[in-house]
Amino acid sequence: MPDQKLITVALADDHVLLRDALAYLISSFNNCQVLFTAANGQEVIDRVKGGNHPDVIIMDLNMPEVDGHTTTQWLRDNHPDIHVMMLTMYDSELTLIRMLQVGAKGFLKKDIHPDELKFAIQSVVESGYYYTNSVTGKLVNLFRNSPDEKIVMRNMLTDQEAQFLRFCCSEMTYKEIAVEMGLSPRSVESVRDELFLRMGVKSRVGLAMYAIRHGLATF
Amino acid sequence: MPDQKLITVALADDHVLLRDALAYLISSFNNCQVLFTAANGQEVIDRVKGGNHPDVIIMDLNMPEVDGHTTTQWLRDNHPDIHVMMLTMYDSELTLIRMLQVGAKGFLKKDIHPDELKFAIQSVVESGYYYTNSVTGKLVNLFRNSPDEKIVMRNMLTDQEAQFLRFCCSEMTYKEIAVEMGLSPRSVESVRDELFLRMGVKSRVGLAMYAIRHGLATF
DNA sequence: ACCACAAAGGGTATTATTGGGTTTTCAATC
DNA sequence: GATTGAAAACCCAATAATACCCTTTGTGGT
Repeated sequence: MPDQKLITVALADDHVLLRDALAYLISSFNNCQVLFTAANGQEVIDRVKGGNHPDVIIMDLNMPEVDGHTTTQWLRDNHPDIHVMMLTMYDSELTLIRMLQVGAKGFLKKDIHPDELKFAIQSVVESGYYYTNSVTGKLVNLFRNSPDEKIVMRNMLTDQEAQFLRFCCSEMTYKEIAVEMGLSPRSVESVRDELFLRMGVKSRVGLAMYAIRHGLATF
Repeated sequence: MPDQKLITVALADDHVLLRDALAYLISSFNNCQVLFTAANGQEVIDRVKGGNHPDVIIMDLNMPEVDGHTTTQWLRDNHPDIHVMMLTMYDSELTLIRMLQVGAKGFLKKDIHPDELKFAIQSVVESGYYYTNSVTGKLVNLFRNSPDEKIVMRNMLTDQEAQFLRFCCSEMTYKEIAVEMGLSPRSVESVRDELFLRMGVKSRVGLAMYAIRHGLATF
């Protein structure tokens, strides 16, 4: 089969070495071409605005300046025909749901085999999505284990909660966080208590670590 | 110049995709051959014990099970002829000094260009070390800025302090940490106060973030 | 033996964090 | 209009964490 349609791919990751190594790997796939690479979300947005229009963008979740979550949201709103695949270290339910909400079409854990990467790129172009059994399994479990839908909600974060978790990774006191969030100190503590319950932790350090582990805060 | 001596390289990183992409990249260098790859420090140690003896090991600092620091220490004590190059996200003075102490022969920030990787591998085999200007600059600055040697010490961690910083990333109280470390609660607070000063932070969350940022704790 | 110095431990006061029970507000729904 | 539920806010009490000043202990150097 000579000359199938060439798939154009863009890469976004803040580490040049890994980005270039990945680009080199992807270029070796016979049906893929790397259109551009970027160090953060802002660069992606600028490139796309400038007319570069890849079929697929493979994007790290943790990036400086503008992170993968925000960038994916922007792409969904402005260029929904570009397929975004998230590259993540951890594939927790929380990360999964947050990325699905902003329109990610696929997930790649950083510990997959290169062959799977090739298949994933093809799959997302042909069928519009790519979810591993592991991802599907997690989603299925979410619903299977919940007679009511509250268990599902347990794995979602409001924007407020996500913002609070980012503040938890700073040295601000809860009072200062309250000012920053426009809430009373006591309300902030309510948000905190709710998260203690849902995340199964009992201290602020626990919340901070949770945020780091799930890519909610840059560190 | 046909057929210079082939350099054997080993790779250790817990993310298969990045590890394999790097291996593929390194294999493309005409004078390098990838001997084996490993997902963590224990695998490296097992492989070397089993007779695999690469010229160079490129190793991530953050790995599960046995981390890059410990593995480098073991290699220095048991196979000092194997050159270890650390692959790090952050190149703080602290990380630098800790790795020098256990015998790392070179540092690679994850945002270097692939060409520099090739040069680094050759350099560490030929001259026994590879330090970028950035690394050398940091070390020079350490000494230049210090009339006495206390400023240098400020950038070093005792094993006790490193251990304490790891505990800071858990949900243990200081009392519990004290028991675990075999110190009185008050002594633990002294260790903490000392680190507050040196690291320029003022809360436990600040210490935890510091530990994460510098690869002292796995998360 | 003496000194210098750093680690370990101590006392006390203040602030931050955590836990539990309670109330208000407001929008959605019936 | 009444009811329900969730988010926001409040109070109080207890524990954990932070700040400051100080003493003991041990170690290495002279």
